Amino acid sequence: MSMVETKTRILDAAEGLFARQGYLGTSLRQVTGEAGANLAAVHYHFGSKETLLQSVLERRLLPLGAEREAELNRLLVRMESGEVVEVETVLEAFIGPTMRLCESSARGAEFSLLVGRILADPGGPGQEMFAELVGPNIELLLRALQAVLPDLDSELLLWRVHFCLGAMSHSLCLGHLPGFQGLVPQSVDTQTVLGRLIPFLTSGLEAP
Amino acid sequence: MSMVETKTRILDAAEGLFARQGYLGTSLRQVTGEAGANLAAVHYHFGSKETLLQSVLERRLLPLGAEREAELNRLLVRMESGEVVEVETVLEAFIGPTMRLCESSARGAEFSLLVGRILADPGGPGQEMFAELVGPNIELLLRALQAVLPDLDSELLLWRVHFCLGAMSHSLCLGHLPGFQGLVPQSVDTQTVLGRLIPFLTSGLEAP
DNA sequence: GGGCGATTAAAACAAACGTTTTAAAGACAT
DNA sequence: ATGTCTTTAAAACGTTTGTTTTAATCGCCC
Repeated sequence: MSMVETKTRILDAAEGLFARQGYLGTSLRQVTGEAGANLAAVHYHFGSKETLLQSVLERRLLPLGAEREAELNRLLVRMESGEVVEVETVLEAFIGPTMRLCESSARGAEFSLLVGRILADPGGPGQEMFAELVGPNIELLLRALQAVLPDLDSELLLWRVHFCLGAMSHSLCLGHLPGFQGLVPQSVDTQTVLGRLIPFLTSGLEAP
Repeated sequence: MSMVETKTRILDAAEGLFARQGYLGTSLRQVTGEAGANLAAVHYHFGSKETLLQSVLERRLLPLGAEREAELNRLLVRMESGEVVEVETVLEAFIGPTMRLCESSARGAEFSLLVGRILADPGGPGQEMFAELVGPNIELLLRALQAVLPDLDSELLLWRVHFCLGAMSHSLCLGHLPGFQGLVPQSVDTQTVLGRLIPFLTSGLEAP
């Protein structure tokens, strides 16, 4: 029996393969091959391919979401007691946990690619799961930003938050875009991404 | 024989299905079913599924790319003769053709969803095709923006252009994100998108 | 009408897929 | 050692897939 449990090995393999190849582009035989597990083990531990995807997403997004929620709630509390909070502080609270995940391991960075895939796959198996897991975070972000930018129309704010999500999601995929040879920045470590993304988004959100 | 050629019917069907379900999520039998054509007709006219995707992309991106090139080149000429051009004018030259495509038909709008999918699918069959077709446009955009923002570090500009691409791509998918009930803006007509996206991106690009 | 190339139709092929079935092995407690 | 539950293994199942094969139909020209 390996040090790492079969279940975890399957999750790790699935996460990586779903991220690199997409959900439909990944067969369970590929997952089990990489995990050194048996096909029936997937069904024993997870029941179905789709439930495996759910588990892959929850494993990352539940703790990430909790972290974001905690950070954003702290900011809301501070604002309620009269403290002035900057847009970029709110953005960091939302984006920071994702960046730290990317930084913590290559696997974490790969997960962001899976998120990008899911965002671009309406009607696909991951999107409703994702919306359910991340929706509350987005709502909290909207509330926090609205508090910081009280004069900004709420519909426009919603639009701008989506622009932010798009920019963020795409930038986290940049390290994985070999098709864009020569049109991809050299350095794609997460600190660099954050250092460039936040000012861009801050200015965008504060635009007249 | 129908008014519309078999080949075109297949292209139309494939475009819509690839956009709505993804390349891998769409079988050729689905395509032929919607096109009212026979399976062998796909191979007769296109050779393979992957070549069909290539044709779907070229059908839209070649004219779109030519239009963008013409508009961006006109701007470059004007700048070379000393005229002052704004960031937002350059952005409109790049984004405008896409928006007009979306506006021209529901099918055009759906195509943008296919683009979003491709951007999020590194290593997938569409991305290299896309990069080849759109890469030159992006290079031209970079040149035009660099001319307008001469003090902006070129690496940072490249990053910001990618943020723009991400924001644009995601926003064009918004009409297709049923999973985000309640977190999607009500009105998603292209004029609205453009009216909100351009100021956001302009400010982001001009950020300190 | 016949000939020829273009185009479509339908069946077949080989492989791949997620799920199911059956049984064996492993782990733990008595 | 035995019993029981958990976990893994391997084969099988039924369906789907892109591609190929064979033949018929269509369209055009002489």
